[in-house]
Amino acid sequence: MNKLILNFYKLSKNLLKKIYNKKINNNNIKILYNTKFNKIKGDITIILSLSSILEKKKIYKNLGNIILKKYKKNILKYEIKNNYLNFFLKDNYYLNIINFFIKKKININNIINNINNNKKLIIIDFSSPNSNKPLHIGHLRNILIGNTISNIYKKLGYKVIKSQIINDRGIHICKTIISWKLFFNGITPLLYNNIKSDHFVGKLYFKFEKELNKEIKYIYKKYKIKNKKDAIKKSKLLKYANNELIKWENNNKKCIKLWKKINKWVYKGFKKTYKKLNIKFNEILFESKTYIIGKKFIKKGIKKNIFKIDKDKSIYFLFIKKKIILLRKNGTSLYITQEIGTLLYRLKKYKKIYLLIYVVGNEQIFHFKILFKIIKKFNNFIKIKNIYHLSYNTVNFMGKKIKSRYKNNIIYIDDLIKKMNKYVKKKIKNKKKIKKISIGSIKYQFIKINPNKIINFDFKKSLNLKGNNYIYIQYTYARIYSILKKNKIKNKLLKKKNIKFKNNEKNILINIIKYKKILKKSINKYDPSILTKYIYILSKNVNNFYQKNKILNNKNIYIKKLRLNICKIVLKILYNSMKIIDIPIIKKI
RNA sequence: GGUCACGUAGCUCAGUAGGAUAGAGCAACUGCCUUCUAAGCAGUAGGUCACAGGUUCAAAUCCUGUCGUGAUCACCA
Repeated sequence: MNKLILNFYKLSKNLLKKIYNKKINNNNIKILYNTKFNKIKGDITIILSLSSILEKKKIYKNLGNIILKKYKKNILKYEIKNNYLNFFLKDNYYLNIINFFIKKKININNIINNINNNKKLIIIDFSSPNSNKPLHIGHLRNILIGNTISNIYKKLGYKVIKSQIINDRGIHICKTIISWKLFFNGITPLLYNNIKSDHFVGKLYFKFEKELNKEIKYIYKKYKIKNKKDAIKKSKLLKYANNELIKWENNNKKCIKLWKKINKWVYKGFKKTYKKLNIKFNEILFESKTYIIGKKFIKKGIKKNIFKIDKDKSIYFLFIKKKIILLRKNGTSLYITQEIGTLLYRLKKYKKIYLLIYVVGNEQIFHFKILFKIIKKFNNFIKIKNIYHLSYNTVNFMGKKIKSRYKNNIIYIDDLIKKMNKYVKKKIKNKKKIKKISIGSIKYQFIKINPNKIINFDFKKSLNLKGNNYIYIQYTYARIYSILKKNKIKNKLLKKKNIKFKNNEKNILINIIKYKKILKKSINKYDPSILTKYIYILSKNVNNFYQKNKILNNKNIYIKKLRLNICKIVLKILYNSMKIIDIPIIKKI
């Protein structure tokens, strides 16, 4: 359908070539659809970037004539206003848009039709939780961005692996183990008020942090130390945890057994939360397995003199004159060790990866810079061209940053869902749909914001369901669905008749042909909010159209058919988009 | 201090990969259900696009500088 626009480009290019006798970029030509149909702008505008205005007017006239001659069927006239060449389309053009969709059986997959991509493998690494506490709203943003981007790639025909790596090893887990031993020995989630098992583990972890803080305050007093780093060195609790880590890496049986027990509790909880969100992964990796690959690799790096051994026997990588520690002096590994290991594991498993995306918060930009730098150093060995860190900004709570690692002021996803359910229950009559509406609303609210922006999470505001929100999209869907249910139509081409399209119909049709472009833009910019903004605008167009026009009750059978077809196309696009964002689709609301 | 984001209406955010008179939602006010779902539609009011330069036919958008907010700068993951 964008053929017309493409041909406009070609014709403009050819003309400019003739005149200037040199190569012309697409940048010099801009072609726009106008969605506000005012009498000056027309339907399609061509803008040429040429310095001389006098010259431009001549060229516009020339180009206008050429295009008008060639597309008499579609174009009524052209006008030159200021710097713009405006074309006024015949209604026939809009009818063609509908017929184009009917020809493709109003099947969105036929319209997107991207066979070229089907051998390109995209791996999207998202969520990546630590196994020491439940998933919180920071994870939620991560998960929703990752999942939506994955689904768009899928829709565009790529092979997609949704991958999750669970950070199930490291000092944080050992802190949890110690906490259980010291403060909760013998207690299970069941014995602890039958609390959701991952929440129980979260309690263990934060108990450790609380006790550690107490101890450090005590150390300040006792040894008259002011520096936190020095105080930490004297902490007995941390010593315990560190010893536990060494035990763990040495495969100590007792330690591993307890570790497995606690992890099991966490995974059981994760599973339930993912189920509520309807998130499924194609692959789950565990840091406890991949870190060994990383460790081995680091030894290779020492041989190649890319990594170096420090005086205290820790191993580091020099990055902007800074020593980046890869292995501690006691030989235990770090986050980056695991990251390298996981990458190597994936390369071995999949062989040809077209693009690897890490969805990880923006606080880790530095970390990924290092990782990518290391990969570049090993370009003979690590063969991956496209690797990208999709970073997103923080989720603040009531104006404050959530420091999830240190303080117990996190909003867990489970609790958010509970609160939303309660709120929706008050507002909505149909009680069967509460869960769907509340999940849909939560998801939509997180996705609709550009990943680079901070989300200021506030229950009062977030629970508001008016405006650009899930319910609005859902309501639009249900409205059209009910019409089409009452009058089903076949995919039959519409005959040409002298019918004037209304602006609200034109608006929908112009937006409809942008759909593929929107999907592509969303992944090119790694921004799922582009898609939500699109379906919001489309929904607005549709509601306006619905309220101002008679569809089923129209006496003119031809117009009735035409409008029903518009409804059908919109319904399919909304359906597809909602599936991509993965918000529930309710036929009746 | 270095690096990276962000700064648009009272609030929350858009701004179509530089284009015409700056766009929505919330909150406020005014209309519209005898008519296909009013969880909707239409309208009023609200703006020095942080500030200052530069690039050009054209800048909220690109470049430079300043200010403000946040993140980060390693033996936490």
